[in-house]
Amino acid sequence: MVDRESRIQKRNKDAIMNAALEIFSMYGFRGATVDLIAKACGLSKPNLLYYFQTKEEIHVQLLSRLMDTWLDPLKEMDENGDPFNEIMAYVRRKLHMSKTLPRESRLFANEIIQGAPRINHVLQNDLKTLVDEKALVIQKWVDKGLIAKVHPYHLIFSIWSLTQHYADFDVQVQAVLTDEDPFENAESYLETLFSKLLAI
Amino acid sequence: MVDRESRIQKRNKDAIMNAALEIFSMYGFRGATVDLIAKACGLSKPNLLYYFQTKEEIHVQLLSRLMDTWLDPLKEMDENGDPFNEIMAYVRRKLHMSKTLPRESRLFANEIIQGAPRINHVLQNDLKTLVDEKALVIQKWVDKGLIAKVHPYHLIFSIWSLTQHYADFDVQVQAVLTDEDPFENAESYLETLFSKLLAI
DNA sequence: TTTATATTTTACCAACTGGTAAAACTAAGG
DNA sequence: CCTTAGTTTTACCAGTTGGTAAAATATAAA
Repeated sequence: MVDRESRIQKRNKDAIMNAALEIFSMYGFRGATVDLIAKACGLSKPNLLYYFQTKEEIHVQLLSRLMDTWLDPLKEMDENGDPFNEIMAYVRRKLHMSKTLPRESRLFANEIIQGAPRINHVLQNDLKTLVDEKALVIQKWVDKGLIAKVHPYHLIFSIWSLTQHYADFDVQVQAVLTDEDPFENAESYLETLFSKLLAI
Repeated sequence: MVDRESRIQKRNKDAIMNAALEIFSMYGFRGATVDLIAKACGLSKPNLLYYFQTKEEIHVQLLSRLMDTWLDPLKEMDENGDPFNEIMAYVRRKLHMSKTLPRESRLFANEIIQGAPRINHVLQNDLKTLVDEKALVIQKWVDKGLIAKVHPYHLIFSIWSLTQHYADFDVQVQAVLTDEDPFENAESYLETLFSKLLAI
């Protein structure tokens, strides 16, 4: 055996990460307890702490894994593609993430709302760098007259808020839309919205 | 003295509510502690519990006071006004609330993200009733051809998400927009967005 | 099978949690 | 000034918290 982790280690670490995602996304860092996470994955608390030495270590690992997933959709936006298609494809990717990864969305939202004490540096470095870069791309598109004049940063904010809302505020959306599936109409609503916003 | 509360009671209850808003909006219900709230308003824990008997009672009072403030801007939307002006005025009121009451916005967001365990009934009754009513108004405007065809519920969701984002995700917005004031450009961005979306 | 290593359990701890009892203090009216 | 009601402090409690030590058990290589 090389220095890779064993089957047991992999199984348990995965189970812990999954349970931690469940609990942290539901209660936030301070509201989550190691015991709750342990119970959610069927381990005893000391057994869990054999794999991760502190509660904070679990949270940090979860968030740092998430950040890649979180930034990827924007990274894919291609300067050389068709501007409207690129932006709309980004919107769809983000909306799809809200639908398929709502816990991840809420984990992130919890962290940000509570002041991002554990990922502020990621926001100020990785995130800001990426957003600056893509805002520049959007600005170029605007300057070339390929899309309507919009504030690139606020365009990005609006994509984040409009898509993540369906995951983060799901309870509220469900309370209002008692029968219909939110995501189906959300997609066509957002398509209309961004078409009109970006049309020349 | 009648059965009204004394000066001391008023002063302390106000201070507690204010501190509780600060702490609950930062950490969520489970993450907040009575001791933190007590310290934030300069009282001892037992002294605080002389005014509010439980932690939950403070939270419930905070939220129930907030719900009125929260639903008011939508209530004001007038069926007989000019459709675009009415909607845009609602957007501005919501954006103004994000600017002036960010802690309230985050308190609400925390509660919703964590599954709204303490205000689910408000969402399903008061909120749903109000939204249904206003969605009908919007639908009438659409039917009369006064604004473009839009899904009334998703229009309302988009107003919520676009405006509350600036309060709830403030840390992220600030990390990206290091110098400019978010709210100034947000207002004109949202004005453009909704003008184009609703134009016939 | 033996042995070393990895994993799990048991028993525990100090700090913190929400909350209480009762004593001590303060303010205001008569 | 005295009384009474309102307010604050002190001392406390049982349950929970994150985390540890060490014994017990399972696994796998030799």
